[in-house]
Amino acid sequence: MNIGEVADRTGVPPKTIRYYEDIGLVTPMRSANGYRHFRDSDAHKLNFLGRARALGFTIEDCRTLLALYEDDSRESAKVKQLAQAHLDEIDAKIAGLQAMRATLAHLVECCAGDDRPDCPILEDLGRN
Amino acid sequence: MNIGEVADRTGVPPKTIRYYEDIGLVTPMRSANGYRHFRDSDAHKLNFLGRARALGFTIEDCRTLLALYEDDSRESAKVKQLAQAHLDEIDAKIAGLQAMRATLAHLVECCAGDDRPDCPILEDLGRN
DNA sequence: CTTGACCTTCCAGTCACTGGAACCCTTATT
DNA sequence: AATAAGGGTTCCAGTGACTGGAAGGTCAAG
Repeated sequence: MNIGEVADRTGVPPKTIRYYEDIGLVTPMRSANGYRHFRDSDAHKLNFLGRARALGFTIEDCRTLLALYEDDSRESAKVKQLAQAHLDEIDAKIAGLQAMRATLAHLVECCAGDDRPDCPILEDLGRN
Repeated sequence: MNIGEVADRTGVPPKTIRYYEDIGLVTPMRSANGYRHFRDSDAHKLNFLGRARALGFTIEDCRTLLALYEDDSRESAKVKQLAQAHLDEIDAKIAGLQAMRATLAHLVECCAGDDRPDCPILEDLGRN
């Protein structure tokens, strides 16, 4: 199939697919007219990549995961380790955002939000 | 004061301060030797910027906030609106990360993580 | 007079795409 | 046969907010 169809099937946009080819994540064949020709296995890979990216894995993680996926003699421990590390990162990110959220939510609550200039948000930001 | 001292005082790294000058967020004076010379008001601005960035505001938001901060006749409603919009974005980001986290945590739990190749994580990613 | 700690500018790289220009291929319709 | 629409191709540039590094100028201390 052509790039448009595989994009529709996998949900990965054509631009992104071309980019993935550039960086060696997929290597579709070429038709006589120069169009990329995707086999089912390519579409499957792209689907895998789309899902891994949706879980927030970096491209390099995806590369590793894909290699493990295609390695029949892999140890699941390696996959788990990668996923656990990523999970820890997500947790750290969530914690950071929740701290931000708490501070900001408090400030927003304190601000009258009317036509007067007094504003605890700006006061806090300007505090030394 | 010089860039190093203001960096120490505000916690904003020298590189970042130069970048902020590039994009017009601060405009320090120059000493005879070409060194940037920061007044207290510059340090105060950088402090403000550092705090706003730490709350996750974009640079453009920071520009707006700084303008409001220095406008004595501002309406606090504008500040509150900006902050509320940002808060909503943070909430959306947290929700997205928590969804990721839930899926990933489940997969990690299901994976034995031993020397065998069977791996529910990869199975899920490879699922159509 | 030299060492080391500052400071300067400028260029390139990060991450994972995304937009756009300029052009080619295929199919259907006039 | 010409044309228009809707694919596809390549290549270049831009995103956000820095960050690293090279090559070089300045200053105070020993």
